[in-house]
Amino acid sequence: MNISNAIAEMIFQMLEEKSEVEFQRNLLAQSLGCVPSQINYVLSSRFTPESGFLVESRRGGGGCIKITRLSYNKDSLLAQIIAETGIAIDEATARSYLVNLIYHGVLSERDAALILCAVSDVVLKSLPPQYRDTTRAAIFKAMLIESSK
Amino acid sequence: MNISNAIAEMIFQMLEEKSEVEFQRNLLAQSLGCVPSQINYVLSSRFTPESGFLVESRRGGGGCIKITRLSYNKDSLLAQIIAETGIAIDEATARSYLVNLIYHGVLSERDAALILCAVSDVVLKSLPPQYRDTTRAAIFKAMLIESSK
DNA sequence: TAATCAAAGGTCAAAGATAGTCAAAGTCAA
DNA sequence: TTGACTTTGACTATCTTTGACCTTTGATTA
Repeated sequence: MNISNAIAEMIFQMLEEKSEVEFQRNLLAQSLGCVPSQINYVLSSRFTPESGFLVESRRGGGGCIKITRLSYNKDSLLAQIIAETGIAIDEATARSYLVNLIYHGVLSERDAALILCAVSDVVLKSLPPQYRDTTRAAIFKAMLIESSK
Repeated sequence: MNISNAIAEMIFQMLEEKSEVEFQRNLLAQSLGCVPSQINYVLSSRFTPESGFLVESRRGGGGCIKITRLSYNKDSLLAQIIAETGIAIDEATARSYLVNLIYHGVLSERDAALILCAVSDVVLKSLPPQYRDTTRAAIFKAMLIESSK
């Protein structure tokens, strides 16, 4: 396993207990044996708004990073995601939304897996690039609507 | 015996014990004395959806290839339909396959509804005609495989 | 108070680590 | 001889790791 996954794992674990955690970037980096900026890489690649996290920070003496697991109203979350998807979406973003929907109990893992499967790059790679993200968005939205019926 | 068969053999053996194996492409290639891309050749020629396997991968540091042996039987209805779908399928045909699968208890109505939604003309109509049926086939097969997991 | 300093965290681009693609060349059996 | 299958490697795509340099903040000092 790579270090980034380990970092993410550790943060997820901290978030299991409380929906809000705070830590110092340098200390966490040191305890995990990586450079501090790798923490930022992990945050920006895995703790995005799309997956339901809010990341805040303070610099300077006593600075820290605070991560909050956002809670949503089930009904509005779906509507919000459909609205935000717009006419195009990439796989990574769709995947983040799905994880978020599972976490909030809006989608079962099975439904999410089926949806992910239909919007995955692997499946859409035969399309010319200019059609991929728009087709993905169309499928994604249609399936989300269907799944909420 | 040629190298490709040896590679396939090795992977089959790993899959005897568990229905899911993960390995690094470069390491496997090295241990078998072939170039890495030959692993891809073997995967695409022998571990296809039609023969009941699902292949996933991650690039970058800590990257790997994961192969899942699917639980459906080689001469099951699902396998037949996946094989018959080929590289293109129209909506009407996909729909009738789905009805058939529901009838035989292979798919739940819900799964079928989700699949139909992803392969419907309404969703794919924004694509130039020449891409519709091929994209539909790719999505259709992938979702059928996923639904049988 | 204003200037300075140290202690955080942030940004970004280069290098590293994997895997994927594709086309050319090789092999072999019908 | 031809066509299907195999082997190879150059090039590409994606994700991760690292480090140099930048910005912000609070405390201290002139």
